[in-house]
Amino acid sequence: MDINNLKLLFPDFEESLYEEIISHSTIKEIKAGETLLRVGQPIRSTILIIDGLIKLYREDDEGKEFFIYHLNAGQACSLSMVCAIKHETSEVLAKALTDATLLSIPLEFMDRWMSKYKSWYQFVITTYRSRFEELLKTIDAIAFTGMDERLEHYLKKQVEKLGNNLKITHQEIANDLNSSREVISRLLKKMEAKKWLTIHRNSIEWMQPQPLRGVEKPGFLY
Amino acid sequence: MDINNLKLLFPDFEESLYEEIISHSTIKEIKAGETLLRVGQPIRSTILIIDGLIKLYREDDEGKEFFIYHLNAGQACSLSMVCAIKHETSEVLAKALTDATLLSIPLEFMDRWMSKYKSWYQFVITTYRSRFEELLKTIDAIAFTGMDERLEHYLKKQVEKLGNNLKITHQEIANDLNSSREVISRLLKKMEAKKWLTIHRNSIEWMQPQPLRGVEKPGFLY
DNA sequence: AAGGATATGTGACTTATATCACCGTAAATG
DNA sequence: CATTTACGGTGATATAAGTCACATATCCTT
Repeated sequence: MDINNLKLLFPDFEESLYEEIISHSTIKEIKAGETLLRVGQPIRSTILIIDGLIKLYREDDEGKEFFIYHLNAGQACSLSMVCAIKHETSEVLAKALTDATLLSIPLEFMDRWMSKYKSWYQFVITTYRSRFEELLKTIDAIAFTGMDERLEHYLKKQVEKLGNNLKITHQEIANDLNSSREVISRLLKKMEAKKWLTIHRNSIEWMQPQPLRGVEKPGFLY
Repeated sequence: MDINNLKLLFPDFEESLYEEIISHSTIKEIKAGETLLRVGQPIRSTILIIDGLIKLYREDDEGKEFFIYHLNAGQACSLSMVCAIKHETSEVLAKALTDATLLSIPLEFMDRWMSKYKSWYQFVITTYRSRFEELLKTIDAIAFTGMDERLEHYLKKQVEKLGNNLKITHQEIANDLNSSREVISRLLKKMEAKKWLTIHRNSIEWMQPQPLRGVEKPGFLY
């Protein structure tokens, strides 16, 4: 792991913290589609994302997956950063959407770095808060709005992270939103009629030129 | 504010932290029903709950309120504990369900105590994590289950905090769940038929003797 | 180019939830 | 005590979403 790359992704750390990260972390390469964390799996280390895009899901008893948010380069898994009781288990399911590079840091450094590096503690706090707010927005979407708005919200989040050309099937969207393919297909048709997007096989092209509102900008610290 | 009372409610702090809390905080008395924090209101201080029960809501554009969780004595508002950028505004609406006593601590102490007191930092982290998990459970309920299960989940949470005799109207429940009174009334009838509860005017008596599952025990640290 | 697999389109139907209209009853108020 | 107000019950209907069955379209493989 190159320290300059690290600095680009996490610009606000102290010099010595970069060095500690380099010397105590191990690099993990993950292939697109792989699962990197299962619900119930014990968390042994904190994960920083160096490259790629991770999708986080909540899972129900029957294994249905509900998309909650993305993690991209420069971000960290908030749940993995704070395990008060060691060997706590994961509440979420994490899958790599693209090939990804991760830094894995053993949990024992968390407590130490928290008190030693102000920048680390701020990073943890900011990460937590930022994820917390994403969860609140997700709750808004499902509590207050119908499938149409939820789909819109969902697509905007994908476009924000992946660009205007989404390589995704209707079935996958339906799974992420815990809906059914037919419903999604019909809603997409309506959006196509409104010229918001174009439907292709295996992909959707977002065309709405307006600035995207209500969706977090991809940031480094957050 | 009495230091022994504080120790009972927050048993894990360092001795000198109790003293700091006592000397830097102000006591607020809130009447049942009052709103103590509005969405968009700037957060100036961190709040510790000494007595009473607070309900937190998410609000939509039209002012509809969706219940997310309770805070009871010995807990703290996680969002108010971490405002990276000063003068951040509230994401939630908080109302006192009962008369309540709060400790209000100016935000500037947060950063200081975080590095100075290990117990404070652990408290903050644990609080955050605990609320985070409650949000995840809330998401489960609305994403994966129907109104019937959500109502059950809701009632169990209330019983957990308030005891078996809930002083609440069907309309209030409907508001909290973003549903409608008729729907709630009908579902309650069904639960009454199953002997889970008894419906009275202005109150519901929970009768299910089984241990409550899937609901957090009222804890001090959490 | 043919055949199979996968993705999408569409109508008919079911179900859960929301909404409307209206009523009876209990509690609160003057 | 009489009137008003809030709460809860109930049927009819509306609507959004999920389900089923099957058609069509596109891509991939050989």
